[in-house]
Amino acid sequence: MTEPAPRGRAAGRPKRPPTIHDVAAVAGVSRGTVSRVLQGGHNVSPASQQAVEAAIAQLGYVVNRAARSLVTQRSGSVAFLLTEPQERFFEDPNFTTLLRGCTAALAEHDIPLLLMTAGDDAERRRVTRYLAAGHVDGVLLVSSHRGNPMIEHLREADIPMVCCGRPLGQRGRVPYVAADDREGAKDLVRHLLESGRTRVATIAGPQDTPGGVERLSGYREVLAEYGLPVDERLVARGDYSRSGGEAAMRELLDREPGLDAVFVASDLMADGALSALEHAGRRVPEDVAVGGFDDSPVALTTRPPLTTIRQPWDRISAEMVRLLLDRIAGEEAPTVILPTELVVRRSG
Amino acid sequence: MTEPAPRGRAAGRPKRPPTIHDVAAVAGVSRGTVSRVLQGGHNVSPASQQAVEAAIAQLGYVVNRAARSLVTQRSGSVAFLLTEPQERFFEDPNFTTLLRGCTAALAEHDIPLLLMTAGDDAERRRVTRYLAAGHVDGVLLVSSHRGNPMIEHLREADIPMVCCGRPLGQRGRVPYVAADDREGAKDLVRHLLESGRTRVATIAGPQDTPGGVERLSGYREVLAEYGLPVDERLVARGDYSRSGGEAAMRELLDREPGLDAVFVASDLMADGALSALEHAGRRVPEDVAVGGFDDSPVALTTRPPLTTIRQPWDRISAEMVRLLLDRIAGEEAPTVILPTELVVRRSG
DNA sequence: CTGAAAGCGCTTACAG
DNA sequence: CTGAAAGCGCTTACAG
Repeated sequence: MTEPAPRGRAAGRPKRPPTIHDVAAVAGVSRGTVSRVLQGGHNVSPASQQAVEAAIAQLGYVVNRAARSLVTQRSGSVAFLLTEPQERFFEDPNFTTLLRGCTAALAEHDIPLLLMTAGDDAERRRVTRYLAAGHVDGVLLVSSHRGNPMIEHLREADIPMVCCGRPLGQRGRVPYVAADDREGAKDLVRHLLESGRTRVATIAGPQDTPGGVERLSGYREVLAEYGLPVDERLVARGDYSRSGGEAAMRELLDREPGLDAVFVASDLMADGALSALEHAGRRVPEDVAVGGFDDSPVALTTRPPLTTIRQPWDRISAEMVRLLLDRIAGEEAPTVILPTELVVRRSG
Repeated sequence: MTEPAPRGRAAGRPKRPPTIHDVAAVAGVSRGTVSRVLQGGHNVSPASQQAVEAAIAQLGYVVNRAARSLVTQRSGSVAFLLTEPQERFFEDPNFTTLLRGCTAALAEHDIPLLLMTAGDDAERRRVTRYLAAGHVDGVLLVSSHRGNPMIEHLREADIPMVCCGRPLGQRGRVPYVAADDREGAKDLVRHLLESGRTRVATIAGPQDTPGGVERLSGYREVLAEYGLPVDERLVARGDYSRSGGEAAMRELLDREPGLDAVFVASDLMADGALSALEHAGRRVPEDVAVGGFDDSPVALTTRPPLTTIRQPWDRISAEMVRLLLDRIAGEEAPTVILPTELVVRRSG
């Protein structure tokens, strides 16, 4: 810096930031050369490269993205699209983690994240129109319910996308990143059986979500693995909410008072199940062992703390971003299934 | 629609969306006239207006924002800037509500929200550079700690901003929207006193946050109002976390075993306080009445459920967006303090 | 009320 | 390796 740059627009009229033209003048080259340096410095002599870099630093030049977008036909931004109804997002801390992870991973590439929601038909139309107009280069889609219509809309508009969790009820293939729900469930149920439990029940999640489906199927696989019959009276369903878990637990105790363990498909539901067990006078883990899923913050504050399955949210967000950028670059993106981790605490 | 538009880029080469040029051709007017219609239809004959609107509908035209930005020198987008460390955001469901509310309020104006985080110095530099380059028209700033450096950076760059919560330790005036923390605290403490409690303690929040400061000062005001001396042994401090609340409650019981009520500056801390009270063998509310603040989801799941103060998060986000858009339009924005609401449950 | 034209700040063949 | 020039899709005085 040769002189301190004047700050702000205190003088009254807005001060325009320096352009590629100013940089070219200071560096003593053409604007084309400046642009080439910006693009990575191919076909630029070391001397020009240095001069341009010095001028950029001196002027505090930052590229004008609107101008760049206009010619490249790329927006340089990505949307994080939420298609869940408000309450679900609200209750689930995982989404927050995911959102932050994606923001951070994109920031490393200097790509801003646009947060968009599409909870009802009107929103879906508006968002589809916006996205189809090319205002973003790709979409990170959070949806966990069967037959999400946004997926089809995005596909029709030919917008690169990556989903979080396996999309259910879609015709074509959609790249996605997910935790290994089935193996996670298997690990937990195995843990319950290995610790001596013999009547292991389960509270499954909604069967129009991949977690609901996969975790239940993991439960069944392990029982088969151990040569145990699957008793449908030991299978209840909840809606991932605390109260849903409580109701399901009551139902299970009603149907099968002799159960000595329960695998619950989410920590929140497990928290509800603990309430039901307490009201029924069962001690945890002495009388009934309880296992959850998610390793969400609530797992630490229940009494006793929950044995559960940790989902690798940090890696999920990083992989989603990686896949999406690959898709945007025109590559085929694979499906990525990330391993989970059993976390043993006092509940089972 | 006269004929079905071909969907997607299945043909191999990307299909460019229609431009203002196409609309002008179909409508039989000049591009200038199309643009005028887009700007609100001033100085346009009804006939031209209709022709253009029909052409827009027929072609499915959507404005190219990059091109518009380039000439207007406006980005048409707004940043939601988070300066809290990860854990805090993670623990606080209010932020999620706020984020959704802002997204929705901006969507009504067709303004996308960019989510940005600035947790450390490196991030702050990057974000400041990005924002100073004019990539957004304004900033919604979430910060609740004294002396947040981003505020000064944004002011230097002369970027319109509105804060959530009163910024502490800033030199100049910054427009902000906040809940009426002090009045909320007063309502709750009054409720405790009116129900017959005589030794009312408090667990305050961090004193480098506006909520920490205001809620404590509300507590003190009410005691004075009732002619009660403020006994500093009845004042403890926590860090808004559950464990912090638990520790503070233990401390209070230690110092003043005869207390019969406690106003806790957040529901999360109140949850911790309930644990400490239970361990100490005190019944709630029989022996000790407990009041929280926030009316967060946890307030419903504690035992007993928490009497607390509801913050108007929906209105906070709507007001923040309104103020910011006013600021962007060049108007002076006021400070807005929104009323809270006492929610009486079983804890006190 | 309307059209022709300049210009916003970049990127990218093209010619050298 | 480099510069001159076209062009991305819009908005906005300007002249009529």
